[in-house]
Amino acid sequence: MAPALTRRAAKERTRKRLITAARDLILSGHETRLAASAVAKRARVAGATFYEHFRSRDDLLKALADDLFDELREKLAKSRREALAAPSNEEKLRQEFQTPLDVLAANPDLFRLSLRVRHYPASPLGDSSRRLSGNTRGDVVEELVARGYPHDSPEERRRLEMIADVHIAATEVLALGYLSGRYPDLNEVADMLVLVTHGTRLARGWRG
Amino acid sequence: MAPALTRRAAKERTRKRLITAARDLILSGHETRLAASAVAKRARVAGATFYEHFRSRDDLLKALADDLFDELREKLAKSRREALAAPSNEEKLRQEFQTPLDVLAANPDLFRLSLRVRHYPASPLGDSSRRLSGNTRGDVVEELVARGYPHDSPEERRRLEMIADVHIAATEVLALGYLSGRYPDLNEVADMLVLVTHGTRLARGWRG
DNA sequence: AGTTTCACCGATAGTACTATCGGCGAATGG
DNA sequence: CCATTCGCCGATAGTACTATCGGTGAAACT
Repeated sequence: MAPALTRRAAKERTRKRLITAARDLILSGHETRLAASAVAKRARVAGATFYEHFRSRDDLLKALADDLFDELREKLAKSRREALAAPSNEEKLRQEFQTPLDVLAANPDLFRLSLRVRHYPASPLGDSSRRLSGNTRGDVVEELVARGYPHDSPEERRRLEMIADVHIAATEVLALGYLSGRYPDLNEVADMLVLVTHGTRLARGWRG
Repeated sequence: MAPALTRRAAKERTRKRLITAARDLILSGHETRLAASAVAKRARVAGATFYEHFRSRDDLLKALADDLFDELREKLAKSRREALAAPSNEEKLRQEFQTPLDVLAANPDLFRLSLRVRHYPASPLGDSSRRLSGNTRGDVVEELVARGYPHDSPEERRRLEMIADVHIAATEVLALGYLSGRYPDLNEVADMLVLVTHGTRLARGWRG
């Protein structure tokens, strides 16, 4: 008789169960350490089974971190592509803030996790979150270049990074304020972010 | 014969040794958990002695967190008072960014710690760091009010908080970029932050 | 059918840490 | 000078977790 599940499929299924369990635990925000035993328990497998799928706790964390932050980066990138579809330039600028804001607001657990682990030293989660930050900065710099900001000299490129950092930090802090209930209106938040660009774009005139 | 050290003084000295040891460990950035046993070891006292001075690990963390972040807040507040001494209004604005930047740059370990623990859930360090953030926001809002920003309606006060959040987040992210070597010139950073205010101050004209 | 493979499991050795207990000896106080 | 207090300590019970080992039964292979 044919088996209900091939070994390969069953193992894949268990692995997914473990990753999903880990994901749920870490996104809940209560777990700081994410113990292998807790993951196994939640996935309803024995502790030893965990080590059939991952060499160590850190091995799972690495897989999980890539999983989570690649997902967030993909969502943010998609939202930016959508923003480019806006008709006018002014509207495009606004959408370039509005759509990432929507993504962060729609994924509060993931967003909060990325903030929480960003400064973890020597942790797969920290590494992955910092990689996401670096990538995002690069993406925003590209937007600035597309909007006509000068990027020929190293000084100019450094300034673009500064501007991108400011825009991202402002977006994140206001998104967090929205999630915590302090700023109830995302449109107002987007308006504020557009104003920030009215300041930072004055740096286009700098010499040096 | 008179003792070399009274009991009271000796105990106080041991307590300070423990706090200093904890401080060194947590500021080094390598310790995530700050084990009571590690603190005792570094202070060169027995593990049991730790509990003569603190009821639990969290009790020490609480004392330590207040200690550390009160210190940082005091330094930031002092720097802002100095900034107010600048002659012209334009210079004053710049100094209100320059002096906090100097403080963060001069205390990289403390600054990095405050970022690292800011989003820790249910931890004395996290609580204290968030309290520092809230206080700083309030301080910056006061500066904005002093600079003539409207603050009569709840909407206006909410906008002041948004602006303060943006200014603080921008300051922090660029200070971090300075510390990581990405932005080598603190003056350039301060110039960028002044530009940010040229954007955010446009919100003074908002109605609602 | 008989043999091999392997996904899973229970049990457990090993590690790290928290917090407590009983006792020692020096400071304290009559 | 004697009794008491208390700051410190070594030892250790208790807890939580990591990772491994040998065994079991069903799938895979021949």
